[in-house]
Amino acid sequence: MSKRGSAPTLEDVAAEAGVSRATVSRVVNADPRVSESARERVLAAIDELGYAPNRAARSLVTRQADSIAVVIPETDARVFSDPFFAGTLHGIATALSRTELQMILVMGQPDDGDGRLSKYLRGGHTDGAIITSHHRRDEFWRTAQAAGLPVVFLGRPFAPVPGMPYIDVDNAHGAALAVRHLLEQRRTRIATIAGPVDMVAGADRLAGWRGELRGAGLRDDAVAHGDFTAAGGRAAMEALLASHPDLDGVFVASDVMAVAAMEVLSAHGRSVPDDVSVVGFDNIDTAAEATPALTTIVNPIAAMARQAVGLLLGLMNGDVVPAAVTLSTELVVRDSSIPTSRR
Amino acid sequence: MSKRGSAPTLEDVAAEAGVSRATVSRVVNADPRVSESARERVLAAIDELGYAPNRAARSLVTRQADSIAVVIPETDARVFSDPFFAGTLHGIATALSRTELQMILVMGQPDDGDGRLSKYLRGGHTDGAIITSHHRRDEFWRTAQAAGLPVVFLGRPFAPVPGMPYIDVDNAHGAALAVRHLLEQRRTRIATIAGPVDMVAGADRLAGWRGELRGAGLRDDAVAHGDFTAAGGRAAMEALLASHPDLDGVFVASDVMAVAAMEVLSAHGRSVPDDVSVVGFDNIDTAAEATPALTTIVNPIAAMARQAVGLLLGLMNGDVVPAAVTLSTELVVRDSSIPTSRR
DNA sequence: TTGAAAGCGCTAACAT
DNA sequence: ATGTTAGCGCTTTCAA
Repeated sequence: MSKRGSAPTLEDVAAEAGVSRATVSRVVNADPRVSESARERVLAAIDELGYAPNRAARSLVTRQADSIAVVIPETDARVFSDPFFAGTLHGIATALSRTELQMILVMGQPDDGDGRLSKYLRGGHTDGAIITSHHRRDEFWRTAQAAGLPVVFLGRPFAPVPGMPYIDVDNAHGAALAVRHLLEQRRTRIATIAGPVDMVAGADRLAGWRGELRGAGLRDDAVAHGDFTAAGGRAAMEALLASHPDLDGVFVASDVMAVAAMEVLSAHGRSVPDDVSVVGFDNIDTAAEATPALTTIVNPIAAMARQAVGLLLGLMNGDVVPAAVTLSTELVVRDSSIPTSRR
Repeated sequence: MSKRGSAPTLEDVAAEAGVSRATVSRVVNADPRVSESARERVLAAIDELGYAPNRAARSLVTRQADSIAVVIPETDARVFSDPFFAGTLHGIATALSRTELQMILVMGQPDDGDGRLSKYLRGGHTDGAIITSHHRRDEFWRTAQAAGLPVVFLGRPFAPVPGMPYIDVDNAHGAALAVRHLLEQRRTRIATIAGPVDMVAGADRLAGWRGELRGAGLRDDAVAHGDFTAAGGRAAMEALLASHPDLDGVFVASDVMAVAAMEVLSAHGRSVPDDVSVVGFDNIDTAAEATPALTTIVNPIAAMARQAVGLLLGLMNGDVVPAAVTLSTELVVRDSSIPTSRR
């Protein structure tokens, strides 16, 4: 019988099984140094009492939180509406489900080392962190570093931090693939809706677009920036249409923005793909369902998430892990890029 | 100076400030019974040492986890792709951001009282729980009840549990509004794509549809069930078209399914809204952006989430809280329901 | 293989 | 106003 009201403790189990607390602890933690008979009695007692270890007490002594933080320095509104984050979180959650680790979502604006976020990272609530959607000015990784917290970047940081590996996708190459495809469609005035300049993915995709265009001897001045949201994509497309009305192809740095851009093009009487070929980036679910179906670059989000978890676990385990892992992209051709005359 | 390696503790701060641990604790917890001079010295020491309280130690003694669980008995794939959950989580996160509470997302298949989920609820990791997407067979609330954990249902449970309040939206009334609107468009063969029968929201919306149709003296046999996913909506629409080819109106129990259903209708050469009027439910962002724009019932998800957090906080605080809160719905008329001839 | 005992960092009586 | 002290439930030496 446990003390009335409160949850059963190790002590209760020990009493019920007629052994010491230490033995119960060993059974719970799968320590082999326990006799078969003792183990059986303890297991029976645990079952009988419905015992569940108190994590706080365990954490206090082991100095482990059994959880990792997923840091996303964006507003929760953004996180919960962007399919990119959905994919990332899904991937991480899936990879984590094989472990005993809890995933703790930490959103919100980054700070200068002393806000909520940094406080949290310092509080010892987690055993590691995956930092994603990293912006140039974000520096809370310093907090993590100072606290000795294992960290993995999901998406290459601006300046790699020694000891903090990153997983990235070959953004520049993906963008180049997109442009090459556009060139193959005989497009000669190719614009881009780039991502934010303060994010590596945005900068890399822009660089890839630029490199490929220059290589083909074409102008690379038709650039508008969006913030990876639909509204941002719409605004950027409007700006592009105003500044470069002769465009016949657009590489958009994210599918969310690309779908929005296609709507703007239609609204302006430009047929996609007959007047303008559009290629997105990410290959989110809605890309295939858009009208017209969106040609895009596959961003292996799930694989990245899995890799990130793998690296973090390695880091937490003291293993030697690679400083960087880069995944490749590929082109998926759908209707939005191929003029009907060329089918 | 703190002990080498480890994070500074209360003890370190106390030594640095020249006071006792208790005084530091009082400062940290904003206890007024501290002299101004002591407070200042402690604050300086905290700043100097970069002290952050160890949550595990605190939890151990206060028996509070400073976090609440958001239980969603669906696969993480589903949770992270359905805008309904996005809205819910966003609402909860927003409401929680005013507090010191952490939100812990607990997903995965429900169990019969002894799986991962129940273990977690019993482990004392949280001070309360919001259970959403409740299915008929889910019974882990029993675990919570046995553990004395405050629980709020986001969405009415099949059988209300005394002491566990619920927030719900008037689903039946919303469905009735939808049907009434369809009747006003002179639709006489009105079908429905209902939600899963094992979820209250599904059952209530079906009942609302049925009641209104019968009231109008129309047949209520054109029913297909979907699981609130796009794929489910597509399949249900196909089934409906096969079994009731004469339908001229459809009330779909969720926008995600409604958008999918409209695609199927188009693919079958049925014009929406000229041949068939469609009304959805939820009013997610994409409803307004669909082609045609989807007429739907506003589901006040954010308000529900806010209410749920409010009730849970009240419960955790020992306040007397209402056993149920029901929010009302309203109709938003867009293009999908009104034949062009009637504009 | 098992148990006794110390202690993780903190809060909360209780004493002063 | 401040300090002293006793645990919270667990893991982990150290002895036996």
